[in-house]
Amino acid sequence: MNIRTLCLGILSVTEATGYEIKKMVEQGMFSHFIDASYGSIYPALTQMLSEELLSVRAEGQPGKPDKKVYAITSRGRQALAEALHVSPRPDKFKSEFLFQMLLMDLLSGEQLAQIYDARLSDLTAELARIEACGSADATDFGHRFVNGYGRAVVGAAVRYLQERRQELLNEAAARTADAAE
Amino acid sequence: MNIRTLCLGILSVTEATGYEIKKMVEQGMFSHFIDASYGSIYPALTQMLSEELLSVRAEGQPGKPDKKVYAITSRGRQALAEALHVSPRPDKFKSEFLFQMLLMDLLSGEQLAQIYDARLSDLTAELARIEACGSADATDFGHRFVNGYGRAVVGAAVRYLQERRQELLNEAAARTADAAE
DNA sequence: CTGATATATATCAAACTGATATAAGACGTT
DNA sequence: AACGTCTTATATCAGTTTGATATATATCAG
Repeated sequence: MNIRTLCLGILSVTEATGYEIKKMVEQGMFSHFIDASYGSIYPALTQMLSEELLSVRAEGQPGKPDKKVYAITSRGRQALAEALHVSPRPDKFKSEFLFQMLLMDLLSGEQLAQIYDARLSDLTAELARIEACGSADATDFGHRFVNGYGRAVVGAAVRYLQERRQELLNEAAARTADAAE
Repeated sequence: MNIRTLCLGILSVTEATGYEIKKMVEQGMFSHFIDASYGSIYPALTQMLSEELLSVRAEGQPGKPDKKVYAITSRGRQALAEALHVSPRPDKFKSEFLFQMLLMDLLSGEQLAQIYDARLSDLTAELARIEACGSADATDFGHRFVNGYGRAVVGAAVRYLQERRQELLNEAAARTADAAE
């Protein structure tokens, strides 16, 4: 699945500008499992417009430059359906945090604690965001399902980090003491 | 964190060829939270060799082409320590599966079931691999920590998918029935 | 003895990121 | 009222990374 399909998918739910799509994938609903930059969104929209998978409505705002609101066309819906036929690629999880944890021997105790707590606070914030956007509108089944998945997985990560915090910091302290001997 | 740091980190644990590094990030220990392709690994190794962060030992195998076994140098260890000073970037999770679940209205019941079960079986297999590699050597604390994280998170995902399977397929069937009316 | 799979290095077009440029309104603050 | 910063909005681009492919040898199953 590429950025094109991603944009089609979002625009199948609601019309939006490139800027709004970017906001959705970095703050909204989609932010927890989708990524896309301006550098990929804008070219994709322009391209799909020329292929008539999308239409634009230039919303003129006095003084400001025009806002280009994109909407999916029937040909776009067809293309989306086709793209959704193919099996999704396996999920991808990238964690520099876990990599550093694996190499924790190379970190000082303070560094370790700082990194750990930063990650824990990030995850807690993410869980809160997921829970907030879940209670807001629980109408759509797909929405509820994805929201529940997020709660389950991120919740498990938060709990794990909370439970292990003391043990980890003790271990790091013990290691420092060993090194001092 | 870039591919260079990743290679340094792996080589700080054990010397390896580019091919072996690739295997580790796609099958071994690191596979669950790291990604790297040949197209990034080989150039990184060559580059770091020229900067003397690494050394090579050409292991001549009669008949076969030489095997280039890379090892980290003391300058490499320094560079790694510096790279590990900076805070890790936030974890990234990409899921085409969840995206499709969000748009499940556009999928047929069979497609949905097929995608769902494929994902569930992938996740189950991943959990099994994590559990297998955890019991093997539980010496290093960092290793145990990361392994436990994997169990917690992937385990939560597997349980969620298993619990919701029937409900989801019922919902899809109900939706199809509605459409038929 | 044929096809599939594994070891091993390498390259490259295409895709994508992350940063930056541009421009205008809003909003706070000193 | 001037200043900085933030938000909205579009756009570009160097640099990184992916995913696929080429090359060559060895091994193993049927």
